[in-house]
Amino acid sequence: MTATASSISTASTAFSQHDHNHCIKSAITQAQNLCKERGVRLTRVRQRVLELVWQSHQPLGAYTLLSLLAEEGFNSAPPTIYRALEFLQNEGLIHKLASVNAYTGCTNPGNPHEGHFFLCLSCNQALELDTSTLQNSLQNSAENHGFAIAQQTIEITGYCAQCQQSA
Amino acid sequence: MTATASSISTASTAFSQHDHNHCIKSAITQAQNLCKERGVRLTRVRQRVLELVWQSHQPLGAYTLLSLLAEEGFNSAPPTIYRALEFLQNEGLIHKLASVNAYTGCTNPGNPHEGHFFLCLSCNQALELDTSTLQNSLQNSAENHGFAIAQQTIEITGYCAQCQQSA
DNA sequence: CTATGCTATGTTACATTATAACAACCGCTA
DNA sequence: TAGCGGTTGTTATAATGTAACATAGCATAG
Repeated sequence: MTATASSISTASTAFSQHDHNHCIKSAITQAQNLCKERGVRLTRVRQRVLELVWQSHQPLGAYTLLSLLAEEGFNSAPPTIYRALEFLQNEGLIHKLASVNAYTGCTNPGNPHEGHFFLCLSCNQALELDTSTLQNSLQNSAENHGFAIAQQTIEITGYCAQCQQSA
Repeated sequence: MTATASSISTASTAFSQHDHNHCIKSAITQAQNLCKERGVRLTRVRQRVLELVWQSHQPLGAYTLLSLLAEEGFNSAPPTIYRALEFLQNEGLIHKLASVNAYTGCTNPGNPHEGHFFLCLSCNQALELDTSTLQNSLQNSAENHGFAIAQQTIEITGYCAQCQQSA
């Protein structure tokens, strides 16, 4: 639960010590509420995939998730996982990290937004940012070009503070 | 050759009318010079792939490039294209667009940098930006988190000015 | 000029990631 | 309880990317 005083709000956690069970529970509860509000069904597979994605802040690939599902007796053909992932993405509950072909839980699903991430090459954790500054300068740049933004893929790889110390 | 007065320098062209032959020639000449300076070999396949990538500002997939090569009598097994692409990426001559699994020519290869792109969902063209503002706010954000940036994937999809008018 | 070693390419096989297409099921409600 | 829409099962295949080893080309020291 440690919260930095930084202006960057939602996701100060991934790289620091925190009660991760809280992350999971909160994510599931939010998902259940959002789905109820929207009249869409958070079925057993879908919820389980969401939980699995949230097992850590390390993004997981589709086939990793699929084999985890399989271990639990779920159907293990690819469409199973891709359908669940598609649903969760559509509902804004997870983000896909295109640069690593992996999926991670969205830290602020109630508030539709694009994911901006720091990905640590050492511990493989993903930190979702919510940097309005970045957003603004992107928006400015887009306006200069008359470009209408639809979707953003911002994935910054590097090394988190912890891993830099360890090394 | 139309150049806007925008502060965003290198790539005002992709979405506007321009002499694209100039783009290609200039890209190849720069590539040849850089490779010579660095003592690396811009072989026939490699140069041809670079030319193909530069045929337009529309990023091309590996297998598309491969089949273009094949038409010209080059070897057509996957490693051929992936090796060429890897070489060109290492030399900073092209960028990979992870969100669409495609490759596009780098507009400023002499000056090592990360690619920041606007991708039009309608005409599929890619505009490479050089926005130092964006860079700064990313850098700030990284410093706040003690994060050491290694590589950046910034791909903004949406609609370019031209396509918005057409629609 | 030729032996040697490094880089590049050829070739086969395979791994990983993702989707198409159609059938079966399930839960709701008219 | 029939029918409908959404979800899941199932099979097959597409699209993207690598491993591993053999061969060829090029540069240069002897």
